[in-house]
Amino acid sequence: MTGPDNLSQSPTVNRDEHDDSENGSVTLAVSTVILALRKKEGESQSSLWLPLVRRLREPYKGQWALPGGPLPSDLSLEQAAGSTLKRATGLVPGYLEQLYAFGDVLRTPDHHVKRDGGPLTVPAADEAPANRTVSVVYWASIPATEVSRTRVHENIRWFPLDELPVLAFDHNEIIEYAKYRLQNKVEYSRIAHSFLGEEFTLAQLREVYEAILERPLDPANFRRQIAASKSIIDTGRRVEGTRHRPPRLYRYDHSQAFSDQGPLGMYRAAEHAKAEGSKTQ
Amino acid sequence: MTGPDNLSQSPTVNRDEHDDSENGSVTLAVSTVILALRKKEGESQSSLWLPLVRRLREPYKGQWALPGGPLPSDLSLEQAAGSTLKRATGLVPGYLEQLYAFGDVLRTPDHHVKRDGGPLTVPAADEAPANRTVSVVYWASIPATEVSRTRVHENIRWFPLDELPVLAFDHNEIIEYAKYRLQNKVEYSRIAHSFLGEEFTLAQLREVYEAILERPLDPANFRRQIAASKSIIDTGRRVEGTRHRPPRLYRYDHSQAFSDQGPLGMYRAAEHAKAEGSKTQ
DNA sequence: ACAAAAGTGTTGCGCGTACACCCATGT
DNA sequence: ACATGGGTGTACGCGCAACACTTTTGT
Repeated sequence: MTGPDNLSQSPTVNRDEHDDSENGSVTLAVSTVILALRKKEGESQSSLWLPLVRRLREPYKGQWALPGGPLPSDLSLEQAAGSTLKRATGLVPGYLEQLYAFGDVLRTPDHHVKRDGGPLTVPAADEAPANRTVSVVYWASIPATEVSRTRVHENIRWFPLDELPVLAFDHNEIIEYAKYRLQNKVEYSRIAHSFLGEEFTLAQLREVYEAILERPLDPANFRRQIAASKSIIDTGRRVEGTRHRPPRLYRYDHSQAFSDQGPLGMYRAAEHAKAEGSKTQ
Repeated sequence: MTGPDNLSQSPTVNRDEHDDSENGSVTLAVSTVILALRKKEGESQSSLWLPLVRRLREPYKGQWALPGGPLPSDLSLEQAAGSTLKRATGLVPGYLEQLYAFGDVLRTPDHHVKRDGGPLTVPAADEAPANRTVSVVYWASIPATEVSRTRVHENIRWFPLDELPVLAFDHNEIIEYAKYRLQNKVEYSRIAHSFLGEEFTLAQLREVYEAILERPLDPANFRRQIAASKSIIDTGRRVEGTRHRPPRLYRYDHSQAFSDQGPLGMYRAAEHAKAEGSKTQ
């Protein structure tokens, strides 16, 4: 299948990641899917919402898109995502993680306009796009306590995840993937806490799970699962003023490890331990 | 925490991913962690190996590094990873998936030289690196049937994953993360098959799992687990010439869905179904 | 007293693990 | 016949889902 003539290409073997040659017109951008829990008008159950930014330029002028921008050369990818987040919402995230790097040639606006519904095809070499963009996309969660403080801006609006308009670029698919990843992650990790404030009741935590997984959970079994994971600590205090038995208040146990946060997990875990004064591993 | 003066920065809100301004000297590269099963000299058990490329330039001249190079402007990230793979090994991968986008400012060679073992620190604004590189890293598996046909090249060498030298850049950490991701994935997905050829025995498949997970598995239970997953089909034929009961030959059932392959999973699944003539969903 | 949600107890099922045991082949 | 790995049967334990039941508050 691969003949010996491959050896004739061997000069390219040693082109490495710090070689600038042939690095055409590729732009590197960072966008963020910012997720938070909110209630829709008149509903009692929370659901996932996210802020979008209206585009003021072509292409896709006037349509909504994920907040983002080109990578500043003095920031890491994650720092850039965090700065985007701050610009778009003014809020502090509870969690931030890389989602995926999108780099299909077809993402460029030209091709999007051209193919209008037709099948996906690999572009011929001679029609290489002039304006190629690779986006590294992050996703973030916003604690419910922060959400109310969202800054208001004419060109920024929050949408329910299940009532999105048609967005610019491939942003609908990206958000769909973010939701998929979050649904997976919530089952084996402990991100759910990052959608809440410092203290919360079990019912509130369960509501986070239910909003993300889009199905009701048994309160009794949920309680035991969370207890078994040892991820929360009883503060001893309770919420009063409800018209039923007052629920306990818990807080997240930061001393417990978090599981996969990408390759930098260990560094961050170490920083956490330092900040908390308790060390793991 | 974030005052109202944030609004004064609002002009930046609408900088989007197709805005070229302020996109300094950031280079975009694609590298690939290429994994295959091999036996070490004199051992009967297989283990994970990968090919590395010797650097012919500074920085890290003479040291080993992941195969890769700058992203050609006419290729998608995945295509670039595949082309790297072909250049480095001449072989066809069984599986290819995005691992992570590495974009820390500290990855640049200058900073690596500077910090020699010291604590990680964020660089001051005035010492922004001149040569910033973001790497999108993929990982690939090579079927055992292909491995023997590896092309020989002076500056390419295969190493056992657990006997790596000190590599260029942060490539040791990247490979460690690839291994971690593979170990996770092998438990809930069906990638293991991609390390084998079209037909294989259960013992061979089990050997893949054992090499990846680095622990022995019970043959009896392994058989039932795989059978329950319905991922393989009995070809009816057997391997003869062994000095014991002849094992059945199986092949992978491509008609079954694969689970998470990143956001493009659905597209690829659709292509697969088309190629196989059987459709799911 | 009653509603409503907090919180506990109990049971059954499925799955992974451990391990005893039989099967088929080459030497 | 016997060694060797292929392949089957069985039993235990844990974790999860279902759901009945008790507790504690406000009205």
